[in-house]
Formats: sequence, structure tokens, C-alpha cells
Amino acid sequence: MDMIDEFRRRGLLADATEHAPAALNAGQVTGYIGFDPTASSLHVGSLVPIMGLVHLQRAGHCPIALVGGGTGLIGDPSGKAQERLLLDRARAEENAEGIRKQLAAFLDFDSRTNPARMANNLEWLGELGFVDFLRDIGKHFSVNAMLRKESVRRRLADEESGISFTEFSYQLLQSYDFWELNRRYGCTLQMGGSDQWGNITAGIDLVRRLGGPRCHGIVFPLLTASGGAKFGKTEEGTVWLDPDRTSPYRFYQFWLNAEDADVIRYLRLFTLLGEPDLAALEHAVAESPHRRDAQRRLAAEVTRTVHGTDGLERAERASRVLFGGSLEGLGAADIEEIFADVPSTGLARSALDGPGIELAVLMADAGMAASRSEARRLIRGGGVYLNGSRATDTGVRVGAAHPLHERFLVVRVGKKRYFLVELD
RNA sequence: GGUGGGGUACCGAAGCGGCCAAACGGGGCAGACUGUAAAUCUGCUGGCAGACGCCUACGUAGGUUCGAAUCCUACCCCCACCA
Repeated sequence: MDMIDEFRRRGLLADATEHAPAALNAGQVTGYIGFDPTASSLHVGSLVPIMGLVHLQRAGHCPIALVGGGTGLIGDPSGKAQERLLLDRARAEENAEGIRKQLAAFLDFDSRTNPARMANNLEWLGELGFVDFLRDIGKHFSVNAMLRKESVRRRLADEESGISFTEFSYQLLQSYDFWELNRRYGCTLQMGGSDQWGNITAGIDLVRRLGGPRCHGIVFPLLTASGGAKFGKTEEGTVWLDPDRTSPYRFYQFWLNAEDADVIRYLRLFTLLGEPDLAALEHAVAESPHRRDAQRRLAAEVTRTVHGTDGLERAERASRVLFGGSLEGLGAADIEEIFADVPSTGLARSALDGPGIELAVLMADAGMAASRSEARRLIRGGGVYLNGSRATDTGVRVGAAHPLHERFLVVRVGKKRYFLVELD
């Protein structure tokens, strides 16, 4: 199978070095992508490079996921307008460990022929002596060339933020990673987002200067939603792969809400569905868009990969109940399970005594609205539902008669945002 | 260093003594329509009360005035031109 063609067909290819296609067709190649451990979890924006490694492995090559435990200590200036905050060493290692686990859901580490591999550049960067580094690596870099890099130029032009020596050196370290991976594992390919092009080619040059083999680079396009919005952000913030940060239910909902204009493109990028399936789904979007078949498939595929069959089933079940039928007839156990992934708060039972508590106050206290005023605005606008029925005026109070099964209050804001209040 | 222009809510941008919690546009949220889509239309978009009202907010700190985003002084920052 021609991997470059596969990339191109799926919209994963922004650019590649001249000899990359030939090298990939000539035999097994080991390639890597670096993941930046600024946070302890990857988010959906990282899925493009992850899928890059998945396709690499499926084509019979060996993928390496490099977790930047060392470079995370430094910070890449690419695409950043300001000097980054530095991570301390313990945090960087902790984050690297979290990312390692998430990647394991996508890649096969036990293959006999072409297993995936994890690497952490802290292994070599941590040991690196400054003088040795300058002598062996630094001498191969021309400051003139480094200064010409777009990412560096932009920061130099901005008198305000400038660029520190530390960040300026980032491209040396990333290049050095490539060299180390080549030495240790015979890695001859680096992939990454298109903003990484400069760093990747610098690495290729370094390996060549140090007497290594010809290496190659492939970069992915930057991903946007069709509205021009940032991909992977919702009102709730970043969509993470970590179920403790973004529940499987919300993760599933994120994909289900993909626009018609984006959904086929996303299916191509984020799932392994083949052309016949894609064509059928594209047809479904055109013919009967209200069924959302493509969105459902997208959500199911990605959620299953990241959160497993269990996570997917819970998310689908919760979605059916929350957007399908009514809350009536649900047992206490059902409610508990369905809302397990939905934001929830506790409330003292005594708050409902006597006249009860004003709904707006409850909402603000539970974090459903930023303030009481905002909660009242939402109610006035008709956007708040208590146990499935619309709150009609701002004076609504919640009393002892409201709780379902004497334990639960279900508050909904807008069409999609649910909150569960459990009485203690 | 000099001269001129400017710093207004999430962003852009009006206002230039009271009618300013601040026009307008964007963004965001909610409603209607739909398909948990897009487009469109409507409403809302500082806080506490929600009846009046009170508090905080137009770079920072003072001042003038019954009253300041608006006038004065100092300071900080940005931009343009000159050196």
C-alpha cells in the first residue's frame, strides 16, 4: 500500500520532502512524531499526528511516538507569540507518562513485524553536557540560517516579547532528537504539523552532516473547523482524550455535533473507514442529513478507539436518553448511570425545606451559570429546564416536591448542557 | 531624546462634562425554525437586588466640578514621524 497516496487521499498531506515517497515504497521505514508534554493529556487536536503514526504502522512501517520530556522543559517557539512558561522536570515527566498511556490506544506495541515504540527525549537530553553539545552538534548549525526561520523572525521583529536563548535553541534540540532516534532505532522519517516544517528539515540536515543516512519529512495540514473556528474547542473548553478531563459522553457529543460540511473530512482524517464506507456516508449526508448517520459513525468510531467499547456504549446510551425520550420512567439507578459523565454537584437536602431555593441561586452556586444575574437571564430567555420542563419565570423556586426519586434534580441549559444535582 | 496620535467592556471601534453600564460591528449565550447541522431571524451579553435602587467599570494615581469615560496634572504603556 502506498502510504503517501493514503495520506493524500485522506487529506493528511500538506508537504513532504522530495525523496520521502520513494523511501517509503522501497522498504520498511522507522518514523517518529514528537508530542509536547505541556499538559498531562492529549486533546483532539493531537489526533491528526496520532493518525499519522497509525497509518505509518498500517503501511508496515515502524512508528515511534516521542514524548518530549526534555524539550517540554524548553518550549517550541513555533506558532507561539510569546515566551512559553517552562515546565519543571517532575511535571514534564508526569505529563509524558499520561500521554504514553493515551497513545497506547492507537498504536500496536506488540506487533512482531513492526511494533510501535515510545521514546522520551529526556533520556538523552537529560544527560547532555553543554560543552559536548556545542562541540558536536552546535557547530553544525548556522546562526544565519536559524535566524531566517519564520518562527524566529517573527519573534525577533516583535521588540516586546523577543525570544530567549532557550527557545531559540529549541530547533537544535529537536534536530538532535532526530539524530538520536536515527542512531538508536534507525529512524529516518519525521512527521508533524505543517508548523514543524522548519524544525524537521533542520533535523534532516543535521543527520546528514553527522554522517547519517538521508532522512525524510512529512507534514500535516493545520486543521480548522469550516466556520474558521479553532478545531477542538467548545464552550466547555478543550476536548481532551483523558476521560477525567473530558468525559466519554462529552467526547462523543463533540463529534456528534460536527457540521455537515466537516463531517466527511473528519471521517477521512480520524477514522480508518475505507472509500466505500466514506462514499456511502457522504451520500447519506446529502440525501438524509437529518439522520446524522455520518456524525453518528464518526462519534462512534473515535469514541470507541479512545474510550473503548464500554465508554462508547455509555456515551450512546446517555445521548439517547438525554436527546431522545423523556426523563420520566427512569429508575434511580438509570439516572445515576446516565448522568455519571455529566457535570454534577451535591446539595444539602435541607436547602429545599420551606420555600425552597431559588432556581437561579441554585444554578449559580452549582456553577451552571457564572452569576445569579446570568442564571436569571437564561431563565428569562427560556433556556433553562428543570427535570425536563422549561422554567417559566425567574422567580422559580425548587422545593421538596421537585427531586426525582427524592434524590436528583436535572437542570438543562440550552439544548445540550445538562447538570445533575444530587441531594445528600 | 523631540513632536504628534492613542490607551474604552471578550475583540474591533464610537462617545469627548449630566440623557453613559457606555452607540455600532464581531464573538459568545439563549430562543424560533430545523436534524443535537448550516444559514436566517429575535433576545441577552458587569455584579448584588430584581420594584425603586445600590456597587464596581472607560491605562494608573491624584485634582477641578453639584456631577467626569469625557476637563486639568503627573506617571506608565502603545503607534507614527523626526533625531
